Amino acid sequence: MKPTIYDVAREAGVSIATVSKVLNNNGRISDKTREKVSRVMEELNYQPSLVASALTSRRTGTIGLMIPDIANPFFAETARGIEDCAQQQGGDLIVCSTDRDDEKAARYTSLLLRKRVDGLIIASHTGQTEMIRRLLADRVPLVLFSADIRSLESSSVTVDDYKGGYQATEYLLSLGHRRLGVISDNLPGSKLRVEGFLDALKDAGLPFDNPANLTHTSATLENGRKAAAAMLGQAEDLRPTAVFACNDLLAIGVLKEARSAGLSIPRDLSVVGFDNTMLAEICHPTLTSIAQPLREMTEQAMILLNESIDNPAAPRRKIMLMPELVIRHSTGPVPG
Amino acid sequence: MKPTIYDVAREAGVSIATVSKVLNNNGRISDKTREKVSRVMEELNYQPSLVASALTSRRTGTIGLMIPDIANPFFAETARGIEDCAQQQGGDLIVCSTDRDDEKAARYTSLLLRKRVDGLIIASHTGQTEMIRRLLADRVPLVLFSADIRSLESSSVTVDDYKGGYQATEYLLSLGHRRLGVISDNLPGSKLRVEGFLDALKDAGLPFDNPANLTHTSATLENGRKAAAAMLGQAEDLRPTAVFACNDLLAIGVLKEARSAGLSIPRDLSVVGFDNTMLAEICHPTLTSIAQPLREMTEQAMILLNESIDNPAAPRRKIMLMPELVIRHSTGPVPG
DNA sequence: AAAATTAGGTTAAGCGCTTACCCTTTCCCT
DNA sequence: AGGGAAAGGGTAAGCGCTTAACCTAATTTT
Repeated sequence: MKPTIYDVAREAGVSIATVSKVLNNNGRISDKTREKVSRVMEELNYQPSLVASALTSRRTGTIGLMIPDIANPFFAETARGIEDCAQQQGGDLIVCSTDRDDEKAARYTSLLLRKRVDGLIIASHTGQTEMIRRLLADRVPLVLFSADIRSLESSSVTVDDYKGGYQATEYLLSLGHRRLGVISDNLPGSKLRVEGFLDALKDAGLPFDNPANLTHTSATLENGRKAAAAMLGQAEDLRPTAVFACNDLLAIGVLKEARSAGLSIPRDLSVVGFDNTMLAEICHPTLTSIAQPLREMTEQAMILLNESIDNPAAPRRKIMLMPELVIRHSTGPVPG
Repeated sequence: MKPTIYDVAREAGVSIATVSKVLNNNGRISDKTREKVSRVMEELNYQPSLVASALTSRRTGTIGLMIPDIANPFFAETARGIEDCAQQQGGDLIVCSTDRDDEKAARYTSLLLRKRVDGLIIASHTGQTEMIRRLLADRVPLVLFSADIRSLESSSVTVDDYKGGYQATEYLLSLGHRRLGVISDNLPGSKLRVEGFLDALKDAGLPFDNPANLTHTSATLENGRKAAAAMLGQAEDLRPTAVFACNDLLAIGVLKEARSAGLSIPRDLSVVGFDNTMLAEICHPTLTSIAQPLREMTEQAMILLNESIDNPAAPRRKIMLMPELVIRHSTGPVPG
């Protein structure tokens, strides 16, 4: 059997309280005793049970991360950021891929609560508003990530999606484009991104009068292709010369479709993505994209989460960071 | 406070043992009592503490996954596979990105052991042979994933790396290529992949006489570019017409470098990757790659791990699955 | 030199479950 | 009708820690 605190205590000739104190480095212990106990711990290769300690201290040191899919690079990068923060404070991370399935999300949430995780980070929640409301009512430490729910008094860390959409569009307009297309996915932030897109056009005095140039779909390469195929299949004077996609995967789908339609990028078509995942560097041409300051976001999320953990009754805060346009090779001046 | 099993018992007018029994659906309980208790649990919104239950039952229901980096698509996809298996059996997953840093790996391992995870899956360990040996000696349930340590009697699930390298090379030879390059990364399996590469050449009666065409580096896009730059910078009659890279990221680096050197792919240069991650579909041209049957591998890993968890003294098993060549658009007949 | 601190521990009561074992009833057989 | 088995549930002892409260001896204070 694994040695327990009792074994250490007996071997060192002290009480378990003393052992506990050297373990947690609190209480008053003489150097002599401390060393003695430490030595015994070494000798026995003692690994204190964090589950026992969690039972008494009410801290598990693990946090739960709910995301749509860890295999999606944006969320993988998010997870990495959170993991690093957690690790820095001696904790760890349980990853839960919900596939944007409410039932699965509910099952995972329940599991995490029963495991008594210290807190939850919920990235790109989708339709679990009611569940999240209940969690908040129960004072569960939690922060929404990358997508807020305005109606809820929840902590959250987001990028200014509206601004991102606006920025992307402004940039395309500055390149001379006048007929723009936009492809939205069904993640919460995208609605705002599209609003930013539309407002940028409006502010430039341009009408958005071709509904075929606005597509709503879910974030896969294939859907990006399909959406692009539909837009690019229009008559020459209708089809967009630039497309803003609400995430990189969709944008890359557009790249692919455009190429197989014989278009050259960025000569014939400009494309802007969103998220600035590693994929933007992988594809060809490399993708101009709106970056979320992911590292900063995960750090802030962890800070907010810690606040709630330390004081579940503390007021929740919302943090919104600025997106940044990263220009690569998928955008250029309007043709002709 | 959260309700405990005592609250439920009191409210239902039974003993905590009875509550525990309906919770775990064992023991003999009349339908009437069971329903009564269940109703009370509902009313109180009772969430049984898995940490308390873990303390007595010695099962946490969580497993630890050690990988170099969750932000790397191959490992993200691996994690997703394992997560699904865990979830299916009602458990979950703690993800640990080690950055291939031995000390970090050691810290994480210790943390996982103290958290009393049920078992470990170690993907692409790097240089922690001694640590793993100790874990095995301690009967820690564990399976090595994607890279085995032959000298250790450990369970493992791998792809036949040698075969994969051989297959990739055979294919390139069949396209008429005679001057081949190979770029290896420093993950454990790659050594075997290179061996397969060299043996395929040997078996075809071709010498591998230009050491400049074998590069050893770590797996990043940039390193792929650099390696390619060096190889392609050679005199026309020396430089390879086809390159086998030991992972997709390196391969894509080659693609990029070749393009900026003015080469057209696959007309002037063929490239084969390894792992068949989603990146192979993202890049352009799409990448021919050796696929690891990831889904099957994660399932097998979970089966082996469960075996060890159920019986830590059970003999460990090694499973090796076959890789598969997935042909896309980065490979073609030898030029000229 | 007596009183008050302080240093260095110990005691013991939980934390919220599981489970072996025991105790009543009730049922069934012969 | 009497005895054994089965059904239904309770008792209590842990699991391996943390921590408030307490105790004793040594040190300081005045």
